Amino acid sequence: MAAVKSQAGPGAMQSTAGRKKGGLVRHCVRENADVQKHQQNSTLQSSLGLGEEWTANSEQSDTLLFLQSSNVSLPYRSPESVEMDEIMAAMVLTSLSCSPVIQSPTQRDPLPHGPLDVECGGGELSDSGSSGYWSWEHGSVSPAPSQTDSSMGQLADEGLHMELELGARDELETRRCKISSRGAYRCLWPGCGKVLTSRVGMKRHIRILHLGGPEQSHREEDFYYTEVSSEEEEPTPPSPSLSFTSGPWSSCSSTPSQPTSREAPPSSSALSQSAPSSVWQIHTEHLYQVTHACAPFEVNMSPDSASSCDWTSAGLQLRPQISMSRSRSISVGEQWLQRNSVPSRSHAMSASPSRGHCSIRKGRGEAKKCRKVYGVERRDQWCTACRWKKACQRFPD
DNA sequence: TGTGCCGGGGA
DNA sequence: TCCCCGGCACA
Repeated sequence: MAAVKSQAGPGAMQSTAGRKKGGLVRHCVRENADVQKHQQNSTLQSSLGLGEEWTANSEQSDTLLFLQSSNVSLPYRSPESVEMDEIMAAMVLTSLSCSPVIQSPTQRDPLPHGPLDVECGGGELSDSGSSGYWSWEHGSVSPAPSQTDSSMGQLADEGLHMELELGARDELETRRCKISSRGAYRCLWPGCGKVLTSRVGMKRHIRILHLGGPEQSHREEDFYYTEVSSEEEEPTPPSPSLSFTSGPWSSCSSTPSQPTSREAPPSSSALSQSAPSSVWQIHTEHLYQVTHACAPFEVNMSPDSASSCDWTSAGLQLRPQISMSRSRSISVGEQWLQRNSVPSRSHAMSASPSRGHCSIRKGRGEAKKCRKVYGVERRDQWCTACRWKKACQRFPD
């Protein structure tokens, strides 16, 4: 914590970058070494070692002193080689621009051997490995720039997450290192979108530019960047952070969408989207109302007609209306239809109540009756039934 | 509107 | 029971 503050001072940008770069390598290596140590020895000792290192780092403001102090914390490394490496790293990186983007592998090539047989876990710092620490491209960059990162990120990490399992963290860091070796990091800060090739650089960028300065590191920056790699979309350790980062932004971006569906249903689009169901509902309601309110429509209202929108009745015109007034309007319309289209029948029904209950008048046959055959003038020639206005017996159907 | 026919009513 | 007719349904 304190180390982060002291290192990230206003004038310590470049040196900090250098430290980070160099440190990232060593971080991974050392950390893996620590893992092995944990496996071999006790975890307690390792933790104590880290704590000592951080304490020392926190008290150092000079890069060299920092590196030296860092060396102290690496009992398993050859102090000379480590010192040389870090000094060189500090020099190279100090000479470089602040922007990690500029850091091209060619600049690290001068030290490119040791493709790191010393994988993150392999690690014990062989001499060749010391030069390999700076190999950025070589696959096992995992041991790469994390020395300082360890002193910074790890400081914060350990400071905040002492209780985290070391193994899990190692895995995460390893994956980060691997990713950082190939991909880029894009700042997710609203309106920024800056892309850096270094995770450390990105973190620093976020911390300084967005989080209000180095004082607010606390690994918050992890939440504000994401890897942009050509090959992977590997869910980085910050998968939670990614989800979190995507949260605010996605919430911002999705704000128009979700509310659109949630808050703006009355909009035309929402209405149109919901039109089918509404139409169906209207149909259903209309059918229900027709079924219950108007018998004449019931005959015509088949589901097919409803689905095909073959609405010829006044009810169709009432569809767009609101449901509350809809039923009422439909009933009114159908009442109107009843009044206008079925008056005679209703009148007939009411006029002859006695006949309605049992008489099923058969359809009029095609056969001519006495009336037609003989005509009204010759009524005397009709059959008795015809004369009596009964069913014709002479020309029955 | 014309026709067929049912049902009611009167003689 | 016969006859007549009002009235409705249907084309």
